[in-house]
Amino acid sequence: MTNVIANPDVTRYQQPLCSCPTAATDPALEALVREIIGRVADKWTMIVLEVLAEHGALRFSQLGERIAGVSQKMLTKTLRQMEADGLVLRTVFPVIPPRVEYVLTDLGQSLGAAFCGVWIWAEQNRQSIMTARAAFRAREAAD
Amino acid sequence: MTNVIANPDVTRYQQPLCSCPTAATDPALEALVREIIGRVADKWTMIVLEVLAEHGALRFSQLGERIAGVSQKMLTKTLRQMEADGLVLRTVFPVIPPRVEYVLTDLGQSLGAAFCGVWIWAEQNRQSIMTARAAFRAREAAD
DNA sequence: TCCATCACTCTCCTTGCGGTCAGTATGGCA
DNA sequence: TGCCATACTGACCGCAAGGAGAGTGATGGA
Repeated sequence: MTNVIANPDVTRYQQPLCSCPTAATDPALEALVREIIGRVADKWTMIVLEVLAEHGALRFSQLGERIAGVSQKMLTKTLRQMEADGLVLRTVFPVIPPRVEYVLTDLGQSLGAAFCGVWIWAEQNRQSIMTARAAFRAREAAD
Repeated sequence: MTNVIANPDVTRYQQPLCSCPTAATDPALEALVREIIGRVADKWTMIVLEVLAEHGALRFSQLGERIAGVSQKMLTKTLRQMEADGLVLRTVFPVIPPRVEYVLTDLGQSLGAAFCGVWIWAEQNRQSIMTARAAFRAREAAD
């Protein structure tokens, strides 16, 4: 790690990022939050969350139909991950051909609701971001 | 795309994910939200957001000191990205050796605040997730 | 007998992320 | 005459994410 800037003995986490008082005080929680955000933010988890919130219980293939572009591999992986985190409930009906249903748990629903704030932010600041991007492109084009 | 499940002519986005009324109605907005969440959720952006929210204006090397494990390359890249999106303001002082300062813009600050809800969710549901993970591991260990 | 169904699972294989390290420009200082 | 500091940039390289496509297993229906 020669190029990595050495991390001195800093006293961090003094002021929280936002108004949530305890969020930034505990490094372990911070790691969890980052992990969860990273997980939820991935390409498919959020879409699954959305589709399930919208439709209620869905089978594997129904989810696949409603999520454009997922490969079966990624859909399986995403759902397993969400199941492991307690975000979805997976119900296997022992019939042939197999039938598996997925529903959001309360935890999954509440996560969707929590991301609401970010949706609203994005919606409200959409124009600002577009403008900033255009300005940045203009600046770098002008070297 | 043989393995990808075909996306039929579904009428989607009828019910929003949460209480935000217009969030899920516009595919373009949805893409933007996903992009932004994905961007913020990446390994470094959120930490930069946090550190800058905490310390105010910081120089490149000061940021590097306060963010354990960043390579210069990734710090540069992250900051450029955030600058392009209008989240940070980059000020170059034409002195030698060079001096560059980074501050959060209002947009950057508000994004941090928006993610507050997710932090709170994570904090509140930390135990549920831990429990769910343990239960899942137990289930799959029992095959 | 053969095929379709469903929900995976497995094996490639490519792409891109991110880390390491080396280089660059410029002027003050020893 | 070197050397150092600062904020990068660029080449190289390894690894892991993720897509393509095929295989699987049990059974009901033609």
